[in-house]
Formats: sequence, C-alpha cells, structure tokens
Amino acid sequence: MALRESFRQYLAEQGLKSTRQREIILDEFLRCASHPSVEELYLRLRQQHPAIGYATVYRTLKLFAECGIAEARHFGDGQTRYESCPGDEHHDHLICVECGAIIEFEDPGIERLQQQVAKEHGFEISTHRLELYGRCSRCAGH
Amino acid sequence: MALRESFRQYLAEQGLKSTRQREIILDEFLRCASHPSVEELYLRLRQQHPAIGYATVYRTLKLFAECGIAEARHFGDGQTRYESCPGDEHHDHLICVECGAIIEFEDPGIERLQQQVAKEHGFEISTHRLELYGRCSRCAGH
DNA sequence: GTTATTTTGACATTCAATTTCAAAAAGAGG
DNA sequence: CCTCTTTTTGAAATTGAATGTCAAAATAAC
Repeated sequence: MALRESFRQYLAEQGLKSTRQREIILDEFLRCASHPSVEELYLRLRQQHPAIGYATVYRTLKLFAECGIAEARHFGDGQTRYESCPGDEHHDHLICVECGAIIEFEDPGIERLQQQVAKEHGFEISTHRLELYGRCSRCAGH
Repeated sequence: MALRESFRQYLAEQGLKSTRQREIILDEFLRCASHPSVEELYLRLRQQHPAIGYATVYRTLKLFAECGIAEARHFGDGQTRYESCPGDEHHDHLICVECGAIIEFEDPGIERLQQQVAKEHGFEISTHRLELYGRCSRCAGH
C-alpha cells in the first residue's frame, strides 16, 4: 500500500528508525475508518498491544502528519483528530452533533467561490476549513 | 445601545444580578474592535481595573455568548476568541497566518451551495464554520 | 557483537479551560 | 437603611489535552 511505503520512505529520508511500534500504530490507524483522536487510537491499540504508551501514539500520529499521510483536524470537541489522506484532493466535513458521525464531501463550486472571495480582498489562500454542523439523515429521522 | 440592553434583559430574565464588573467587562468588550481571547481582554481590563479577576472575565464572556450578544470562535491558535454579534447575519473569516489579521466576509453563494451539499446528504445544518487561512493583501505585498 | 543514535514508555510539565469556596456584593422585603 | 437570601467575585485549585523529560531499550551501521 502506498501510504505504508510513503511512511517508510519518509523515515529513511529523515534518518529515523523503523520500529515495531510505528508499524503497529500505522496498521491500526489505517484500519480505522473514522477520524480517531490520539486517545481513541491509543485505547484501540491497547487491546492488542498494552505495552504501547500514549506518548508513542501521540508522537507517531504527529509523524504521520509531518510525512503527509495524515492530517490533523480540530472539530468542536477539543480533541485533535487525525485523518488519513489517501488521495491528494481536498475535502470538507459534515459533522453530526448528535451521533458524532463525520461525512466527507467536496464541492468545486464552493472552492471556486472561496477563491473569488479571497481575490476580492487581495488575500492569498493557503488552506481552508469548512465544517457543516447539524444532524445527519439518520439522526434527523429522514 | 441594543447590545447593552439585551444583556441587561438577559440577566433579569435569568434572575442574575447586574454588577459593576459585568458592566465594565461589557464596555471593554464592545470597545474592542477585534476578536479578543479571554486572556487578551483580561490584560486590557487590568490596566484600568486591576481588581477584576481572570475567572470573572472568563465567566462574563461565557454569559455574553449564552445571551447571544457574542459568539465563541476557535481559530488555529488554541485560544477561544469572542466576537460581538451586532447584527444577526452570519459571516465567515479570512485569517492572515502572518500578521493574525481577521477579516470578516459573507457570501450568499457559498451559503447556498452549503445548503445544497447538506440536502444531498439528507443533513440538517444547524451551524457552520468556514475559515480561509493565508496571507492578507498587506502581508502578501499586493 | 559493538557502538552510536534514535525510540520508547512512564512520568512530569504546560497551558488554557473550568471549578471550588469563602468573602463580598446585589436586590428584595421590611 | 437594615436584614436576609441569593448571586457574584477573585484567588487558588483542578481538569484535560498536548507536549517535554529522561533513563532504559531498541535499532541500524559497522
């Protein structure tokens, strides 16, 4: 898988070492469908690998972000969440305030209008964040 | 001024008391053009009113948010910022990563597309957050 | 293997947000 | 303007997540 390769390559480039823990954490992270926080991933890992410490999970997720295979996200709940970046295309999020579901979407129209707004203000966009909070179809009972 | 009135009315409705500190903090908050954090507002207040404690500023800003005359915002810097809500119309933000400037904007087109995205997912939007990060015209040298 | 370097995990620290609690202030009723 | 009840205040403590420290363990190069 490309992400695993990217990670190993990044480690090599930076003179960092490939360790058992890093492999295990990457496996578990990729197995996670969702956007886990450090805490959540740590708890999941602990079931099979109780020896892995919180700090290691924390540092490894940061490594993932540095190497570009994951991205840190901050939604409303005060925890940093990490999301894996399979492709390169940007996407935004719908977040259900009731059940916590996170749905990804992309909308070229919105992106275009954002660029236009920026242009009107002479502003150069480097990144952006768009989150729509509300109730998902299941919770809204549709 | 309407905001002051709203606040007093809210206090009355909730059986809360009108205090010297709350008036002072509201004055200073309204005097702030920007989006102050608790820390910033506290430091500003301290110059004229050294007896006012951090906890009081913190609690009072929360009150403002509850009563609807202010809104809590979280930009990238890990601090909660409060912004006063003069009108009711929603707006989003351009945030300069170099100088920290915060520029407000609204774009009905973007809002419309957001609703459309939500609809496609059977999602009911209650709030949203859109932030464009980059360099403002001054910092980009335009 | 030996050795130099990095990593790990337990624990400590930081920093903002939030809570606690006794003393002070506010407001209602006399 | 007293009194009483309730709320508020400010200092200090606590929380919770993020991050730093450090000796012991693991890794990679030789």
